[in-house]
Amino acid sequence: MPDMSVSIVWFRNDLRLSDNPALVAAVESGRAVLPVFVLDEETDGIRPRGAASRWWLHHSLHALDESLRKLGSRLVLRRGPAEKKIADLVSQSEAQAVYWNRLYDQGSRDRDDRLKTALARRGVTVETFKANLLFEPEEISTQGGNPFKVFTPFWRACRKLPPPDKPLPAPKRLLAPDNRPKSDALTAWHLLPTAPDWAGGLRETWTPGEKSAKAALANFLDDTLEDYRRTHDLPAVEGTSRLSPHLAFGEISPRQIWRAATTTHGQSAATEKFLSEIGWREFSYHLLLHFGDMSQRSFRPEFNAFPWMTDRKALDAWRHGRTGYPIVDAGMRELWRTGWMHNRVRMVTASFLTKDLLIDWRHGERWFWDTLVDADIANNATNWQWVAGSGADASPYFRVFNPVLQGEKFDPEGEYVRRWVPELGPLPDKTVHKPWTASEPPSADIYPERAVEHGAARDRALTAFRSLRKSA
DNA sequence: TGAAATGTTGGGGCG
DNA sequence: ACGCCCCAACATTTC
Repeated sequence: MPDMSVSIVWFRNDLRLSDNPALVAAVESGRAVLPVFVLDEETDGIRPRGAASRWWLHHSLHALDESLRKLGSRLVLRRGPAEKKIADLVSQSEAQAVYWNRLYDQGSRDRDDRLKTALARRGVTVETFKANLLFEPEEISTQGGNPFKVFTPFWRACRKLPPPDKPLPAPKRLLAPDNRPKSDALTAWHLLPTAPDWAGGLRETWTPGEKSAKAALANFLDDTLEDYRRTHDLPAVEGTSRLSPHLAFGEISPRQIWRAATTTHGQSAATEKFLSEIGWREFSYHLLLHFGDMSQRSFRPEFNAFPWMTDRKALDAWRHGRTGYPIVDAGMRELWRTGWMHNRVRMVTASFLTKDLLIDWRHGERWFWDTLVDADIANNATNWQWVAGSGADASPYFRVFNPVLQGEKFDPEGEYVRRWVPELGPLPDKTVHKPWTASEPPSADIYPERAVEHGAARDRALTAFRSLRKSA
């Protein structure tokens, strides 16, 4: 029997020490604190992380462990079904309590409920906390008591609630248990790619971890937010916060972002615009919780009958940035290289896949899930369905992005497309978004011909989407 | 967080 | 001076 009683803090998508309610509760329990992370790739209904996310996870866990070490603690790593692994750790450490911050996907909720019940039966205290959302889905409903299906009224209702609480400070010190249960070695999880090591672009672009997340937020508020409304849509400019991977892993909380933005920039139009992007994230989780797995099933059932095309070659060209449309190819190559793509370009590439190529949005969703460092179960599905037109409050079916016009409008000098598609370099600005019209177009072995002609592809898409409306 | 087609307006060239 | 046409610019409708 250990001398000291123990509280377990189970870290999941909240890899931070500040504004972490579960961690604070463990500290305030007065017991020794055992921080745990479980790599759960086995529980049914829980989607395993993609390759880029695994890369990020490795580094984020490493950073979290380093921070814990400074507080006199260490992170315990276990791999396997979390229900079993947490229960084992409770036994091994004779813990009296387990604390965690809530997740919202159905698989995680089911698992957490089962675990909570099992632990309660053993007399172990379990407490769970709101940490990853500003407003939890059950806090928000329409007048009629139903979940919102449209963003604007949803966000208006959120804004009528009292503003989010002040973020919690990080603990100054953690009391370590007498006997720390043994931990897996992080490297033994093989989260990093080796053969081949394709993570070079990720390393050049990102520094995972809570400290880096805070620096990114501070930079954004100091240098970028002021001009957010002018530059957030320009992919050549660093006009967005680039906080998405930090937020996806919970290295920073939406509450910290909210608080920092409003205290430094007040209620300005720029703040409002930026916070509404956080609002879209909240809305995505609201939909996920109320309507189930949006990454597999179209929100609008009539889309089950949609005549998607099967075209391996076109899908492959899209994935690897060889569609012949510069803005699409630049985006897909930025994604492949850095694990991230500018939001404006995400919309353009997604529209191209679903409307120009008529390929099922699920293929796009899956590719983004695997390649994005910010892959988020709710955001990814909601936004894909928004573009495809199958979602709640979705873009109407006839809204088809023209990749040439989008390029000319948001990348007028072609800086972005030349950065990611260097073979377009010599083309003048006038034709860089439509190289096939240039006086000297690049030869097909330098830059591919267009996979489809947009005008015809648009007509084909409108016909296909109209057929859906008739049959519905 | 769209684009294209269609409609309207008004200035300027021209007989 | 005037009417006519053309067409760019802008507005509205449609997909």
